[in-house]
Amino acid sequence: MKKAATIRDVAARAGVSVSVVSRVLNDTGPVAPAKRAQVLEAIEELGYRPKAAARQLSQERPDTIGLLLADLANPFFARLADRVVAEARSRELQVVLMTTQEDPHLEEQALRTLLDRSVGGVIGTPTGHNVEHWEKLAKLEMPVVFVDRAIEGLDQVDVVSIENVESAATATGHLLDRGHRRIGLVPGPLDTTTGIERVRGYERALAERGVARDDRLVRPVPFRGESGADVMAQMLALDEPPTAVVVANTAQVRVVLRMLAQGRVSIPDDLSLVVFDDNPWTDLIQPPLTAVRQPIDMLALHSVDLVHARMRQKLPPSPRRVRVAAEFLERSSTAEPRTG
Amino acid sequence: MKKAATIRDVAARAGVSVSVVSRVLNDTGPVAPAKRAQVLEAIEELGYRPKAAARQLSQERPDTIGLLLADLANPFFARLADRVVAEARSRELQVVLMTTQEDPHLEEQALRTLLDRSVGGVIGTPTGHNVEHWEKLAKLEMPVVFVDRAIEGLDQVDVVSIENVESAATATGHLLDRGHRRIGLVPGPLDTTTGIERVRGYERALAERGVARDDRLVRPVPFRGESGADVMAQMLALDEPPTAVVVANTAQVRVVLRMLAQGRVSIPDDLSLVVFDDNPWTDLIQPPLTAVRQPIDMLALHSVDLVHARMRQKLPPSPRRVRVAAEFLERSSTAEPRTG
DNA sequence: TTGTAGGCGTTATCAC
DNA sequence: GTGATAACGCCTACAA
Repeated sequence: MKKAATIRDVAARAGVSVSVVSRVLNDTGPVAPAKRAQVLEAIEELGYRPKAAARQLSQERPDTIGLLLADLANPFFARLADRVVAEARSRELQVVLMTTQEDPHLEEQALRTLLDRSVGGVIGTPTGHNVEHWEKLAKLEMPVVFVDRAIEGLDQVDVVSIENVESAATATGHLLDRGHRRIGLVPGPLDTTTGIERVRGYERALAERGVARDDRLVRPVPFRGESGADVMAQMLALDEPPTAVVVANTAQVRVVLRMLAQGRVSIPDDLSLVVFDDNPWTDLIQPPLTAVRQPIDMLALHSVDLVHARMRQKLPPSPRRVRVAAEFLERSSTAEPRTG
Repeated sequence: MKKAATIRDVAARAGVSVSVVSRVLNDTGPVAPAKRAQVLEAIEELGYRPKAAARQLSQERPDTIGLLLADLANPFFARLADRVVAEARSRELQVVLMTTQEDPHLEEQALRTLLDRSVGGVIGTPTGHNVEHWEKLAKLEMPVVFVDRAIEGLDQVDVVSIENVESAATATGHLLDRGHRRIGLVPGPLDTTTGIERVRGYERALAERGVARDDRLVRPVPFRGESGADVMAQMLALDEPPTAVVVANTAQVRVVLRMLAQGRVSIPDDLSLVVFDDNPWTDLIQPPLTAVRQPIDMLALHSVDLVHARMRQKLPPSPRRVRVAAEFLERSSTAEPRTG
């Protein structure tokens, strides 16, 4: 009951050669029905399972993808992982999971590991650093798909994300249409396309309505830490504080909410709020939050589709950019600004 | 720029034999300082990375663990995954992630895959079914660690969990001490030790205070679906409805809250509430919830420690049961029962 | 201290 | 249809 059976054991048991066994296993050539039956039986009796490592060694690409996410404590990435795993399974792909914790150093470590070709492709949310390492991966002909965010200027990889510009414009426009003129924006860091594009959408909405942009109201903050609270406090302390804020950094939503609660800022009376990403609890709190919902299953579906296709070289080499629409959910955290 | 360098390329480049390269790589034998330097240089220049599959094939155990969780959409498991990945990295272990979605069939599929020995050990939250498959894994000498929950009667595997009996007793006792006498309990399914033990703790607390148990107030529900809402409704519709409820099924907390909100049940005025697991949003809602906080990092730490030690056969064969204490957090969802 | 050679478990290529 | 046999890339006796 110690060492597992090998293909040779099966062959011996079934009275055939290893090639026959291999053929019934992979359906890769003709086998006499009778022998096939014997082989199948032997496999069953021995509880034989082909060893993944051996298969990889002789074959082409591993049937495994690397999933390099920022941080599973963020429900957005957690749900993304959940869907990626599900999509991968339906394609008989394994998923090895790694996290960067938004730390470039950890990301580098992970990328280095990925270089050992234990995976046939990678889906990741880059920190925005380590550009050379990502490039090296791509150069090695390792399929790479960025999901949710990308690195500006790194063009040889596929990207799957929501329509960030559109979504931010919609969110901002919603507030403008309700009469807000001073609108704060708290995006993620600008190392990453997500932050950049959401700022762009915000600016577009302002421009379309002829509202001037005030630099003090656009405050990018890192994903990690609590600085979302600080910048909120700073904005609210301005001579002319914003009457509405778009929190376009999913990792900072909780921090911001907590700060507002502590500061006894009433929503939407004192401040209207739109947040990016619709968490499972977004409708449990008071008031339920107006949110941009990212279609996580679509993001997962396209990401896995892309790596999978590339792993089987089913795609022309030119990089793909898939953008899916996000949904704007109006709930109760936005209202007209208080007059006076 | 196509095919990656092999150990032989490095050897050639450095003017040494493969064994020397292997030795500097794994620090498994003596190497002349001069040659070592040449090898290192060659590795650098060629961007050489040993291929994981080949290494596994010749060596014994893969440096990879399987993590088979219920469902990453549940923040508890998501955070658990996050910590497991972190602990694994610090031990240079890879993590392949799979989910059961609480579906025995998916679990079986995953277990079957695990049988291909692509992993050296498994950490999992079993659905409660597929006992034979889990046993088969263990028989194959694959280290298996159940985390959070276990299967009663399956004794050859390690288990890491919180003190479920204690925690449930504390939660129930807290309510009893505040004067509640009719206390509802909504545990998970009884296929799993988590459900069983929490019921036991609940009963113990009642017994200690000489309060009779009412079967109608103990309503196990599956992790999936929305039945938590139904049983809540049923309990509240009793002639003598409970004045307090312990939701000991992390997956049903949200469902229950939503139902109570819709039913305009005021907490804690109409009903006191204690929930299992302290989610990141537990203190954002109104009122902040009294909760049993599971020390997720400890669960992760011990789980990874155990598989890792077993993979290196550092442990006597007898199964380990690690239980860590959970923390009871009193917040504002519990009060004395309304008199009259 | 170093190099040679055999083995790990599959798949794939060919003769038969 | 079938069965040897050579890869695949690395590790590790064992010999030098």
